[in-house]
Amino acid sequence: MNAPYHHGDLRAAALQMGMERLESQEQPDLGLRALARDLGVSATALYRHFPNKDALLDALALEGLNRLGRNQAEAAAKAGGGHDGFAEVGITYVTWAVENPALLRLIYNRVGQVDLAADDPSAMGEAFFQLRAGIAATMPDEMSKDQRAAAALHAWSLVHGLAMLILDGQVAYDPVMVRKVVLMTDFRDC
Amino acid sequence: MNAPYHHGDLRAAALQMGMERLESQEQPDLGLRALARDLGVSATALYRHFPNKDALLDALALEGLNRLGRNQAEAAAKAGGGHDGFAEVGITYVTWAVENPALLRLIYNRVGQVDLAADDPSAMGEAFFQLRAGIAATMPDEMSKDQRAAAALHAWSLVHGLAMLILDGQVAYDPVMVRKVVLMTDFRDC
DNA sequence: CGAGCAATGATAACAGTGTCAACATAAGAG
DNA sequence: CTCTTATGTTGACACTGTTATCATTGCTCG
Repeated sequence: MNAPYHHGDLRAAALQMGMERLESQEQPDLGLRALARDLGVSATALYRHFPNKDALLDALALEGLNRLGRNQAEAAAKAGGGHDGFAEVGITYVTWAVENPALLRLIYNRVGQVDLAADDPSAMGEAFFQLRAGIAATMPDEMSKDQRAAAALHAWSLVHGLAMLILDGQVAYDPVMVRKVVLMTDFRDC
Repeated sequence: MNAPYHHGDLRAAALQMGMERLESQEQPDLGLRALARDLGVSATALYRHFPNKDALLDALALEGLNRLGRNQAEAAAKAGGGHDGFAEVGITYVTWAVENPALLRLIYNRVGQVDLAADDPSAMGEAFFQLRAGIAATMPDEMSKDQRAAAALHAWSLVHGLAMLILDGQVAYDPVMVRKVVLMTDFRDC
């Protein structure tokens, strides 16, 4: 009884276990066999729920992207628009990245491999669209559409780059420094 | 005679071949065995020149970092300081990243793994220091030391983040857009 | 010049991986 | 109750990085 032939819901268990792994790791190195071992299941059993390893990673990346998106949307709602609003949202992004390094890496690694046109755009594409929207929401209203797009890209690049530099060990994580760096962007005169 | 037992200079050949691979690839996936095969040499021969695969990758990353550093120093010298100077240096960074995606990824992947204190700081540490200096050189002179550091980090984050977003397929590479985004940073009022 | 040693190479093997084919078992539908 | 389908296992294949052992070359020194 302690090891029934059928697991019940292996797919969900695999995703959860994989998520726990990613949360307690620095690098997004997930081994299919190792994961199966931890689940007390044979390696090939996972192939009944995912066509291959990449699909499993994609599913995890999607879940991570949803979490990140919710985190950003929440921060954007709490902090209003404007200069300070953007700072809060940006700091939230960096903080989340520091707290979920493997997951953030996995997200960007995976989404680059996916052919967004071929794959269903409602998956990663939509989630990323929401992330972008969350960032764009803090942009000044008086901007033109093009300016808003450029400003949003600027903002995204800034916080993403800072996060990556921290994750890659290039700069030590220091909340005060993060705030200072993020606040240096002023969109008023663009 | 066409395959002497001793290669002559395998270490250099391996690095050159690896470099060519990285230049014609998108992802920095280098296989030790595959590389040896292309060199017409047995896999374990490489272990006479590198203690392990990571050391080989570190050597390649170091070479890439030197190239990037030279590229940045050159751009910094050509373009003077100030606002426009920074824009040129930043655009150079992004352009180089787009032209050497695997190499840039390798650089940041590897440098994060290295214990900078234990390893000789004259290797990667120094090269990265020069890169940072190249960026900092375009910062306004009238800033305080702390402000300059923050501004340099801001600049580095911005261009690195933009480069990564492009490499990860999140935003299409468009030189005009890059210039616009980079120019949005104005350090005058900090 | 020749002997010996160090540098550099090759082979065989081990543990690990992702993946496939074939087989086994459980669950659910008729 | 039977039969189909979903799910899990075993065994195998082709990879990978790495090590231990053996082979060959080149250099140094007597």
